[in-house]
Amino acid sequence: MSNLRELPILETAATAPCCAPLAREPLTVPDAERLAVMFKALGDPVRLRLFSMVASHEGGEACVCDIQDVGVSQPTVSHHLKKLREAGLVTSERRGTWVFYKVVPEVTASLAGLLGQEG
Amino acid sequence: MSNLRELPILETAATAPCCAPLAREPLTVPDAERLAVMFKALGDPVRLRLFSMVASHEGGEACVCDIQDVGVSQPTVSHHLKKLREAGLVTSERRGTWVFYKVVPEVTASLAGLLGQEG
DNA sequence: CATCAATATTGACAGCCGTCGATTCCGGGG
DNA sequence: CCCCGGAATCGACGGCTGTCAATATTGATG
Repeated sequence: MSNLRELPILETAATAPCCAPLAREPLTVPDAERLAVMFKALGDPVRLRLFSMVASHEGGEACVCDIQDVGVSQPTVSHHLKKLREAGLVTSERRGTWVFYKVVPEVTASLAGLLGQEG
Repeated sequence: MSNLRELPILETAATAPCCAPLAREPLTVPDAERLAVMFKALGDPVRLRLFSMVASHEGGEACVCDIQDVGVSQPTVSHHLKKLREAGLVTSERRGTWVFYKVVPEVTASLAGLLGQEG
């Protein structure tokens, strides 16, 4: 029932930042598949806004009720947050009536390093 | 006919790196829409591999013939490269029979800064 | 000009995806 | 125990998207 925990992507990607910068060597097929899931998760305007709202919120964490006003219905917001969670970009935690989402800094930093200014 | 030049996204995003780091403040709707196009472009495994192959190629530039072997048909490769171009992530240039793609470093660096290690 | 090699475009099609309304699940109070 | 509010799930639907085969375009070369 309560599958608040998700996929192995997080374990793999978070623990091992995954890959060398894109400018250094081509991605392997498996790496490309795992990373594409994350980029795809950020590839929707609403989801990107939700992610930025969580990331910029006090302590890098926000209650759903704080970020719900993005112009789509409540089920859609929930759907998008689930996608972000499945991609390993955020985690969720229930506290009483509310559910709080927070960013996974290692993963986003890893993505940044992938694109980042090379040497 | 020859619309090798594309959308204003590049002009806007490349010239002005766009936004503060995601962890600092929420994206505006227009910013989110423009950025989502780029993330979406990287959100396909084949496209991500193509991008990494271009980025890691000698001089950050590659002939289509050099990166064509990604397991999909030639038209599909062409289609994906067009998407990357439309997203402002790469530019293309014809030299004789061949077409060369190169990354737009300012844009990718801008994306990296967006996700980057915050203060 | 005819032909060939390298890319791009077109048209078609199946599957995915964002969206919603309705419903369900989960905790907290009366 | 019942009800209420916050959030997730379900089912449906239209539009987008990745893919291919076929064809067109473009430039080099004989």
